[in-house]
This record gives sequence, C-alpha cells and structure tokens, in this order.
Amino acid sequence: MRSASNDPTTRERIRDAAVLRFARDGFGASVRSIATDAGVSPALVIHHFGSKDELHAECDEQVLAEIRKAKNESIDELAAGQSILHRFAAADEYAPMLGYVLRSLQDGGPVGQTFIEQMIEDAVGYTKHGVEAGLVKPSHDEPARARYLVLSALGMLMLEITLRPPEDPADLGAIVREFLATSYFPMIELYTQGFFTTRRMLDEYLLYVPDPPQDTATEPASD
Amino acid sequence: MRSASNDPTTRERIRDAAVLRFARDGFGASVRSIATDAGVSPALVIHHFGSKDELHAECDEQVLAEIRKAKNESIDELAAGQSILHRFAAADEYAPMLGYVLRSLQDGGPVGQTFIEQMIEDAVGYTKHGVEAGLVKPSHDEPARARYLVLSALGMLMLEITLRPPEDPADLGAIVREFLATSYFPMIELYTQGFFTTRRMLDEYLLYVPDPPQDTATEPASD
DNA sequence: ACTCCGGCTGAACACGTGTTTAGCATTGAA
DNA sequence: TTCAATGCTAAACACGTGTTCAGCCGGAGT
Repeated sequence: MRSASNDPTTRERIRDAAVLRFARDGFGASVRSIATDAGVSPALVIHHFGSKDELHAECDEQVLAEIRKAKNESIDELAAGQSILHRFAAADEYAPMLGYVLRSLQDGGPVGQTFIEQMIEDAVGYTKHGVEAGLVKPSHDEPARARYLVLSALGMLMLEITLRPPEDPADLGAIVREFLATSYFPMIELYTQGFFTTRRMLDEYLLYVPDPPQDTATEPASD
Repeated sequence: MRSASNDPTTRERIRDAAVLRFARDGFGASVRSIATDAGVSPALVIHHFGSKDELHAECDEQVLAEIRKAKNESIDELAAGQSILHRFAAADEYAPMLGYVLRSLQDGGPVGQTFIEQMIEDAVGYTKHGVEAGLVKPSHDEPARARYLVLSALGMLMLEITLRPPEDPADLGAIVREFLATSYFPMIELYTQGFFTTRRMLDEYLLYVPDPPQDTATEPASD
C-alpha cells in the first residue's frame, strides 16, 4: 500500500521534531538540526514536506490543532474564567506548544495571530460573564477592553521571555508560572483599585469623544 | 594626521546607515546591504569596525546616546509625566531610533534592556509624583507596579508592531501614535475605574502574602 | 528466486553570509 | 620625482543554508 496519507511513523516524527526545534530555537532552526533530532537525513525532510516553508506551515496546523484539543479537554476550567495561558502553564507537557506559540508571536506568524484572536474572543466571553455576575465592571467599549487586556498580558509575557530567555526551553512552563506569579499582585491591585484617584481624564475623554468607537478604534489622533 | 579616532565622515556614515538598516530589517540585515546604503564596499565596513558584532555594539551605543540626548532636550515635557515613548512618537525624526529600540527589544539586546530599565525607573518617579500630588493611588508595591505598567505598555506595542508590521518603516511614528490613540481609552478606563467590582481578590492576596516584597518582586512561587 | 518499488541516504549544488587578502588610487611629504 | 601611507575596493575564501539527484537497501509481489 502506498498509504498515501497515513504512514504515521516517520513523517510525523519529523513534524514533531520540527515543532520542538522551532519552539526551542525559533523558525531559523536549520533543516539539518530537525533531521538530526528525528534521526533522519535532511533530504528526507524535504522529500516528505517539499520545502522548509511547507514544513513550517504543517507545524502551524499541528500546533493549532493541539491548542483546540487542549481547549476542549479543559473546557470546564476555562469556563471558570481561567485563560488558556494558565492552562498551558499548569503542566510542563504544554511547554513545547507554548514555546511554539511565543515564537510564532515573535515572528508575526499565523499561529500567533489566530492565537491572539482566539484569546481576545475568549476574553470577551469571560468579561461578559463577569459583568453579568456582577464581578466585573462594565466597559464603554468591551471589545477594546478585551483586546487591551489580552495584548498587554501577552505582550508583557513575550517581553519578559525575550529579555530573559530560559536556558533550557523545557523550563518554559516554570517561567510562565513565575511570570504569572510576579505579575499577579500589581495586576490584581490595578484591576481592583485602578490607578487614578479621579475620573477626570476618563470623563474628559468621554466628553471629547462622546461615542466610543464600535468596530474600529484605529483612528489616529489627527495631527 | 592619522586622525586615529575622529575622521567623522565615512565611518559615521556607515554607522548611521547601519542603525537605519537594523531598525528597518532587524539585526539580521546583511553587511552588504549596509555597505550599499552607505555607498561603500562591504570590506570597508569590516575594515572600520572589525566585525559585524562590533558594528552592532557601536550602533547600540550610538542609539543609547541619542536617547539620552532626546531625554535631556525634552526634559520639561517628560517632567510633566509624558513618557519618552510619547516623545518619540511625537516627531517622525525619531522613527529610526524608535525602530531600533523595538528591534532591540525583540532581540533581547542590551539597548532594549537598558531602555526598559530606564523607563521603569522613570515610571517610578512619575507615579511617586502622582501619588504625592494626590492624582494617583498609592500601591503596596510601587516598583512592581511601575514595572508592570511599563512592561505591559511596551510589550503591547511590540506585539502590535510584530503582528502588523508597517509597510514603510518610516511610518513607525504614525503607527505608534495610532497605537497610543487606540489604547488610550481602555487604558484610561481601566486606570480610572479598575476592572473588578469587589476588593475580594486583592484582600485575599494581601492576607495570603501579608508583606509584599520591597525590592525584588521576582520571587518565584516556590518551585 | 527474481523483480520491482518506495522509503531513504550521501554527496553535491547553488546561494547568501561574514570576513580576508592583495592591491589600486589618491594624497601628502621629502 | 619618488616614496610612503592611507582610504578604499574587487575578488576570493570558508562556511552554513535549503534543496536536488543518483542510487542504495530492504521488503513485498509474482
């Protein structure tokens, strides 16, 4: 049999090795290093995937599928308001996936983009629940707030990891946990009591722009 | 004269071209492209700087010096609580410097590190003034808050630019202005009214960790 | 037993990189 | 004029990259 699509062993082993190497070293990792990890010749990698770019694309799909799976499996916890980030950080088995996502974030790749979009979408849901339950204050622009919260948290994590990269990428889970731990206090404090003592700046803004944008908030402040 | 250290023309032209190219294309930019920009042969670049790494280091110094200069020149505005980021975004002439800093942030390079450290240091000062003036609520851990505010803002900007890179890097100033504009509302809202309706989570944390760290907030949560 | 065939490899190719080297050209001094 | 030195370059080198190609090897089919 040609087993045109489901010879599960070698091809998948290469793909998995690639995901790991990409997560560890970024997408500049060489085909040769991936081949070595998979115990295979560089030529075979190309033979199976056609090119490095196609291998990259297939890794993207694989990781996105794994994320979907992880989300479905922990849907109960996620419903409680925990983000997928906590879920990833909870178990070290997710470290490669997390590393891959962060690399993709640094690269501006499609995995990073859709990951962020999904997180924003989820955040909209969480805040909606929170508001309805009376735990979260309503916002004049919920999508903008959700987007702000996600981007600031994820960007901060990305920055932290870029500035102090882990010696062993397997420790990524631990690093994210440490990050969540150290960010927790200032975040909770800010979320609880705010930063300013007066409503002046907010009210002035609401006066100046009486109707907060609904779809795109991307109007530059003229000049 | 040998003019051992102060032939200002060619060498500086190469350095400036390098800063620009690094800002545009990242530090992977080739020596050849820099040489072409400077109207010079690749060999001369090496002849003047010894190696690409040393050129990179010299560009770092140059940019840090420019940042110091820009800070000193606009010290009045900065004292009013505006961050250096606003200053950079205000005029397009700073776009290369800004681009260089962001690249260095992506790379985890020393420019990014000291830039962040400086911003955090400044933020500590700003918030201190704000608290004394009664405009800003005090925090149980001021350094942690300052660090949180800077990292979240800068990380967010970095993420935005990575995910939607400018077609023409000269537009960086405009992009940052747009970013500041769109982040402004959710940020002000969060800073004004907070996020949670109750103090429960904060109080629980303060109960659990009665004495917030004073110098370093980077203690991992045990293992 | 023979053939065929497909997974697989070693060796090479083409290319881009940072860097080196030999030497050109221009300039200033003796 | 001659010499030396300096700023600079063309060409090459060494190396790492993705990719290709001819062919090996082992197992299944007849």
